[in-house]
Amino acid sequence: MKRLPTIESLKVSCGRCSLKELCFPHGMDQGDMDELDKIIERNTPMHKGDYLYREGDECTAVYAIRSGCLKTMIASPAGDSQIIGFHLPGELVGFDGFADGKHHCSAQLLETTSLCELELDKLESLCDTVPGLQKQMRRIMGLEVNNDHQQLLLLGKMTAEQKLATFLLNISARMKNRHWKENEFNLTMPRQDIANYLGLAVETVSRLFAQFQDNGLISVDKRHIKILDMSAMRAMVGSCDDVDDIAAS
Amino acid sequence: MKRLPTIESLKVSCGRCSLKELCFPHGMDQGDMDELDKIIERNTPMHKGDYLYREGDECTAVYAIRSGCLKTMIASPAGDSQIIGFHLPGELVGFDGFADGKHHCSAQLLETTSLCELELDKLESLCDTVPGLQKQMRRIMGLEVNNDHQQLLLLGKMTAEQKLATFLLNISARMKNRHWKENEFNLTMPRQDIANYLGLAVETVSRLFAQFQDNGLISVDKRHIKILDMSAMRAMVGSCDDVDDIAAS
DNA sequence: GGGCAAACTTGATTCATATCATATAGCCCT
DNA sequence: AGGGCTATATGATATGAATCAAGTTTGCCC
Repeated sequence: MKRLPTIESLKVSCGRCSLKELCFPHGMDQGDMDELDKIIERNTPMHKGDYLYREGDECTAVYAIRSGCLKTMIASPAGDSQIIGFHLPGELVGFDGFADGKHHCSAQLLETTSLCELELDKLESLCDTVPGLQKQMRRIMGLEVNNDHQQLLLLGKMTAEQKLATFLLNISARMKNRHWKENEFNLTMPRQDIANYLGLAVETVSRLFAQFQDNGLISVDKRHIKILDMSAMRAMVGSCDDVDDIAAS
Repeated sequence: MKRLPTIESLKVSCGRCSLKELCFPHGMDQGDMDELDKIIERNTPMHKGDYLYREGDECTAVYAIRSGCLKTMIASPAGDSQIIGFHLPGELVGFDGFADGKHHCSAQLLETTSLCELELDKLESLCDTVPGLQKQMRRIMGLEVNNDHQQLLLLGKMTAEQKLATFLLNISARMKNRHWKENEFNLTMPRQDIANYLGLAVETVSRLFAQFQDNGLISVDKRHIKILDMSAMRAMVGSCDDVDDIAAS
């Protein structure tokens, strides 16, 4: 159901935003936040299926997610596409356009989503005047790089089981960061998207959900997931539990 | 034995370095280059097998490769590791430490390699004074992000054949950028590393090299590769631009 | 509220690639 | 030159996950 944003929600400043710790976690004081606040455009929500940008589009801004969820993906020469990531509130997207000013992936909304838009030219000049911001940007891009590396490991080395377990633990950790329940959440994406993201077939993902449930690891009701045995899940991925950061922490 | 660098090779400035177009391609004038030059430490070459840094090490610098080759990799909880990338002269490595000041992958040399070291604190203060540099950094990190995304596509969606073809075309393109022959080059890494990087078994890689040779796509002599049919190789990957099949050859 | 497409599940079968098992070729040491 | 590596190749077999093929459920639209 498409709820229109309240005037309240559009008015809230960065300094008051509950997501500020996620967007720009450290080293920004109130003054810095106020500066940042001035250049941010709070757009009205967009809808499920809409594209925030497409591969090849000129990159004019980066976007902070205030609510909702989106996926980023790239097209293969063969015609199909690979999902690169799912992005939750408090995360920034759009860095894929920094190399040459064109987006190299497409970003599509998985549900009604509201965004803060940071225009690149304004952001750049602000980086020149606010000392901490520049470092923040590097930090956030560094996080993205690290996340992508973890995903390379997943795709390159893990079994189907481990992939799904890792995926669920990852979502769980990000929920926890957002002060939501870490062992009960709704997946916003269809099975097909999960499969694509993990380099699996839909049928395999479907079977694995059933299997995990049979083994008492989770309970599944459509897209609503409860994690029942967190440590068994971690054990599945590998002994050392370094299911760390992942989210923009 | 350890060959000491010639005084000549250590003296060359960024402005004169043949790799400057690769390290910092656009938007840096001579003055900017001179500034950059001042903070760079040109280290004596390191040797095959040495680690430039390891996962968990404090990140104190980024490194530009002047000659040689290295690989970056991350360890999986299960104990094995995934190679993230191979890095050639003119490329910068070390961004994996930007998120939290610790390296999240290890960098190991594939052959004797010489490096320029850019200490982070110096680089950061230079970013504050040289306007173009900051944008350069974002550009280079954006490139890394895009490369990683391509690799996700490779691991997630491609067949073994397509993976190896993509790999060879990628190396070829990078050779071309460096003004080396694009259809004849030496691979610096063992088959095992190629396999790991592509998410395959060594035996599969070995078989594919044989197969590609049998089909007249390439000729292989140990690690020396000649690409004989570039367009057939491109067609294999599935590029829509195999229009030049007839023209080339 | 009824029709229909999309999302999801489940089972049977196939296939690409891993694994296992040798074999051969270089290459560094002494 | 000979021993003992490591890297590479190649054949035989096994298997995890894809594909193929129905079903079933869900939810949307008129």
